[in-house]
Amino acid sequence: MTPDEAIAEQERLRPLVSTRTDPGLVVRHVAGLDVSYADDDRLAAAVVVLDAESLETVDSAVVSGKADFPYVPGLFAFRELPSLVEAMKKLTVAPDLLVCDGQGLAHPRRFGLACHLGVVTGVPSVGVAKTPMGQFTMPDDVRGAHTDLVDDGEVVGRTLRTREGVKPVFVSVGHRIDLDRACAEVLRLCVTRLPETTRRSDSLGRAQLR
DNA sequence: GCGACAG
DNA sequence: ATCTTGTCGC
Repeated sequence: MTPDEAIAEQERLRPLVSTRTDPGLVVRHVAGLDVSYADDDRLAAAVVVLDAESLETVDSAVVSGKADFPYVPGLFAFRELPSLVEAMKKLTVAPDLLVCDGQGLAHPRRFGLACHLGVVTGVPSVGVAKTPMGQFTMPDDVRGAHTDLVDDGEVVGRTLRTREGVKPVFVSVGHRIDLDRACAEVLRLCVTRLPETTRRSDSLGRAQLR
């Protein structure tokens, strides 16, 4: 897979993204996905499913793999998606929403990791990134405060203060969910700056690396 | 040509 | 992503 082929793949799948939330969507089980890297090209893809209400872990899976695609901004999904999909296949509990570590529509071609994973699995998804991909004004320092994330003149996501006194996170729609709902779901997963889904999948992944 | 550029 | 304990501040 060359970078050009990867870009063509994104443009081919992009039209399949939906920004609509199914009227009857009930998010009971939320999955967090993340990939950790070793010094060489070894990696560990982890997915943890939480009960959205109690935030208790109800299922998890992790797979070891090799990074066969370099990290290229804009093509991030081609590095992590294969292993993440493998990890998801090992789950026993089917998640109602995927919380990805990275961007969704806040991407140069409007098809970040969250969109890609959502389209490939068909499961609603949202991207939560730690660094922005676009312009924004800082939201108030109050949990829940938010501002638009703009790129090339269009709103591609939202900054979200998940906790007072910390930098905001950057939320963007992945697939089959609207921005308001995406932010609401992310906020209820946050006890500290990052969603519990992200924190737990992150620790599971790096533990697997040892 | 130069700077930016998720993890 | 990764290198990493204690420490400053609310």
